[in-house]
Amino acid sequence: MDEPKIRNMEDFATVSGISRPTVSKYFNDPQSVRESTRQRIEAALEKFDYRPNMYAVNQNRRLTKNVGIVVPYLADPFFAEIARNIENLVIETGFRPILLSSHGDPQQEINNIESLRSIKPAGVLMAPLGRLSDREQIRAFCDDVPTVLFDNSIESAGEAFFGMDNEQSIGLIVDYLCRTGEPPVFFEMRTPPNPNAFKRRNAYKGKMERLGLEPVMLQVEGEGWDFEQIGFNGASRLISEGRLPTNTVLCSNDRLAIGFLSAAFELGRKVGIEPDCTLRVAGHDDHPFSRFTCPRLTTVSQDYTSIAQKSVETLFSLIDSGQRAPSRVTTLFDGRLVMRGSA
Amino acid sequence: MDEPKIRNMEDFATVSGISRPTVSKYFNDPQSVRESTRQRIEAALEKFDYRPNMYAVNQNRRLTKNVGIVVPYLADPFFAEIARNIENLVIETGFRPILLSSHGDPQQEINNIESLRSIKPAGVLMAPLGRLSDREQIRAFCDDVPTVLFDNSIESAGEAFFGMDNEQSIGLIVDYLCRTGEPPVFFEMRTPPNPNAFKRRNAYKGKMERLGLEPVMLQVEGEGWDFEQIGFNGASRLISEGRLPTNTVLCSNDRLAIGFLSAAFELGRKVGIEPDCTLRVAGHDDHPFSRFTCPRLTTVSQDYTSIAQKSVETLFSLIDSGQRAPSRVTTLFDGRLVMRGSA
DNA sequence: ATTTATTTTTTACGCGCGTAAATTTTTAGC
DNA sequence: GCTAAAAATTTACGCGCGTAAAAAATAAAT
Repeated sequence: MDEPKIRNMEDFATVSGISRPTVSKYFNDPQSVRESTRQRIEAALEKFDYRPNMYAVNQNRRLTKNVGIVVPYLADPFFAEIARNIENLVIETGFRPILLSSHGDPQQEINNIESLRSIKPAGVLMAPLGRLSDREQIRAFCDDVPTVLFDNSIESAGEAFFGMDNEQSIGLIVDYLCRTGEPPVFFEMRTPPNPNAFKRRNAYKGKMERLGLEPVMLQVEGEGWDFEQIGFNGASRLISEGRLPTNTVLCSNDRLAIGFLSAAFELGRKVGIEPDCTLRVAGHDDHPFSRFTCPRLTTVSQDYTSIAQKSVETLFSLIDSGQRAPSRVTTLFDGRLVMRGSA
Repeated sequence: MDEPKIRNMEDFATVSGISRPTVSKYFNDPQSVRESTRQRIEAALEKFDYRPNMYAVNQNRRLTKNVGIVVPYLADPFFAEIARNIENLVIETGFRPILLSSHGDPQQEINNIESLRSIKPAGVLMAPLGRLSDREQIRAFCDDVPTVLFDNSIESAGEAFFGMDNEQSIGLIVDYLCRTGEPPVFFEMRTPPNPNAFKRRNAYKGKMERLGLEPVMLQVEGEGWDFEQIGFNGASRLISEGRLPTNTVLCSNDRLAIGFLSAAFELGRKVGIEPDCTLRVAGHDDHPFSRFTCPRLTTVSQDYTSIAQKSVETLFSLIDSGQRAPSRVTTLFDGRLVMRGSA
């Protein structure tokens, strides 16, 4: 097509008729050059399709235009959704998102932050694994790179934390369940990987006590992130052995509830609020699939749009200011009751 | 801790007592230096925690140690799972995976491959969006970068393609359904985003005709990747309007089936193979959630472990050889019947 | 101990770009 | 048309590393 092969910015500057420093200026901020100059560059850009070598560009920059996003488990649609939201917001701002999943593995999480270090990101948005996280390593990382945590917090790590208010949300659904039927028992993993689970456990306990009711925990065995299976196994045993003390079950999260509902169905227990039902099941999170369970799952929705939005906003205000946050702010969003058929 | 601040390889070479070129050699391949030298470097590495500036390293390399992974929709647990598999395999090989999702958007897909270009990856593993993909752009990209396609193919693009044999898998489940009850109707989107859907449609049609049966398509409206919702809406209408011509439904994929089952449950239609059931529903893919539907979904499993493995193997044999594939090979894996309660 | 093969060191250059300083050109204001 | 301000150009240096070539040091083998 076009005669000269463009190998670098020098070549491109020549064919566009502009000096290299000005072209460099253009690529760093197109608005920083005169209108007429911009047009000439962009005209050349159409003809020759040159793009700066990103490695050379970033070599001398203390910070790049990269933003890291770390989630604990990407195969969980909840995190996939929130990652998608965050990714788009980061792109809108003109930065390049680098999405990393820890796959539920603490070692992977360390690898991910190591990997991010070498990328020299302008900032990082991170949802830590939680219980299994190497807190010290994460704190050290947060000291070096402006980091906003979300979903679950690590004490005194990161510039800010955005999550949901488990006290509020659990209170909300416990209230609802008590108001409309028997008080709920709490169905959860005995050793959950996610610290939010502990907060919810305590929130349930506190709320029940405040209501003058006795909290009952049903703690099932299981490790890892295969929550549906763990919920299914646990519920199968509880139901078939008749060890359910009430007809109302509040699950620590929707994925456990999905397993629970599946087990209940298998065992012929009719779940729901219809007169012929013998069991009520509620979840927590408003997981993308919770509207397609049988029956459809009553739950508390996490406001992940707000979590994503606020996390990104906060990170970029830090990046723009070039400073660190004067103090670590924790922001908790309220859950919203989502009434469907299961409770 | 340690006095001298290590700013670059020069500094590190000094403190480790080795010359910079040798240190450079070590980082490119630790096995390429003498045992005693390696130990001295690694001893220094423990003390001083230096890592090469990846931007400087890659600046002059024609190819980096990066491998791109592009999936059409990461919020779909099926792709999340296959991405997870591929990521791990890539890491094992000592390369750095760069995971990108097109979020169901053709423009994003283009952005992703543009983004990959500037990273100069050694190779790319890509599952194209399919119907909406800009085939020309993808072909152009595949010409420049060694690329292996998976999940769905784009004619004459990429060095190889790995996917599943829809003819075989649909044949398998149609056979099963016909053998055990009424022949199935085919439930699908009228305009699916994924070309595999067309292959399955044709496979169903062909198989039914070969069995001397009349194929019946139930095509529901809907755009995008919100398959469960689309399946739910479509099934709700079909069931409530009594437009289901048989009692057996084969869904084009599991996510549609999940929506279908949810709708059937809502409308009080009992699904399964028990005597009191009035509907059988089967899916396709063995989606991670299909074992927790109510009833549990009978389906055909995609062998995504093999797809991931073979795709990665093929890409790395290309990368290692430094050559392009002599001819484009298409490999299709058989599906396996997964009998559960729904059909 | 000598020869030979292997590895390391020394020296030096280049990659593609950011960026600073001084100079020249263009634009805007009157 | 003149002046001041804004923008572009010229020139030059540095970043952190890869890598080539020649010299020196080390290891292995006789």
